[in-house]
Amino acid sequence: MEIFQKPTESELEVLKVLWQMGRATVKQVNEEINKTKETGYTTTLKIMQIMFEKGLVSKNAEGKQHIFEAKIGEEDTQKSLLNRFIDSTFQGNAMSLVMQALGNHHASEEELSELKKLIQQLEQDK
Amino acid sequence: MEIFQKPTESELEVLKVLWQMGRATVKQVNEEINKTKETGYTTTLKIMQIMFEKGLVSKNAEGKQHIFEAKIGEEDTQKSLLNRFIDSTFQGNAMSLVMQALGNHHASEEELSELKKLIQQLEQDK
DNA sequence: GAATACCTACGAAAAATTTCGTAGAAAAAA
DNA sequence: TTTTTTCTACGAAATTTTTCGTAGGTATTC
Repeated sequence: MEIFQKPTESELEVLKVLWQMGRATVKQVNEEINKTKETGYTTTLKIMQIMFEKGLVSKNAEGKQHIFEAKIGEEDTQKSLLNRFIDSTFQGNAMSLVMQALGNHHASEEELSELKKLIQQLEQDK
Repeated sequence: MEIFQKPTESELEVLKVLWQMGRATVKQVNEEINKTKETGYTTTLKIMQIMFEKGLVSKNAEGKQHIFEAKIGEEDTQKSLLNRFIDSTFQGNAMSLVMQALGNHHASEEELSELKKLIQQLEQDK
C-alpha cells in the first residue's frame, strides 16, 4: 500500500466527513466538524485545499462553490494507518494489538461469532 | 486512563528503548535509535529532557551522567494510544479494527489458538 | 447596477514538534 | 595541573501542522 501521504489528524477529520457524506462542500464539512470542535470556516477550507494539493480529495466546481470528494478509500486508509500504528506502537506485533483491543472493548455475541468465523477461515487458508 | 500526555512519535521511540532496556543513558538510547534512523545526540537528549518535564520519564544523576527510566508502562501506554487510535481512525469501532488487523497480518496457529481461548473467556464472562 | 451575501484564494501568524549548535561543567587522561 | 574527553543545559533554527485575516470574485437581492 503506502500510496498516499499520511493524513494528519485534521485531515482525517475531514476524510471522515467525506466518507460519511460522499460528496460535500467546505461549508458542510465545516458544520459537521463543528459538532465536535469549534473551527473557523477558513481553517477547514485551508485544510481541504492542502488535501487537494496532496491528492487526498478531488474538487469539482459547481456554480460558485466546490464539491469535494475523498480520493482515498476508507478501508485502504484504515489499513495503511493501522499498519503504521502496529509498527510504531506495537513493535509490529499485530496479535498483541488484537488481544488488547479485544480485552479492552466489549464485544457483543454477534461480533464474537463473526470473529470466530473469520478465525476458522484463517485456519483453513493454511 | 488518560493519565499522561500523548507521547509524540519521537518520544515513543525513546520509550520503546527504555521499555526494552529498563534504564539507560541518553547515549545508549541514542545509539539504539540510530540503528533505525540517524539522529544527533543532542536531538535525543532534548527529546528526553522534554519527556522529563512532561513526567514521561524519570532521571537519576549517577556520577556525571543521568540514568533515565520510563515512568509510564508499556501496556498502559499502548492501551491509551490504542483507544485514541480506534476513536480517530475507526470511529470507535474496535471490532472493525480487530477484523482488519487479523485479515492483513499472518497469524500463526499458536496465535490463533490463543486468540480462540481469549474469545471463549469473553463469551463466558457474559 | 449598486449593495449585500456567500465562497474561494492567498499568505502569513501561531503552535507544536524536531533538530542541532554552542557553552559550560564534570570526569579522565596526560 | 593542564589538556582532552564526555555529558548536560540552553536556546534557537527548521519543519510541520493548524489557524485565521484579508482580498477578491461571483451570484443574488433590492
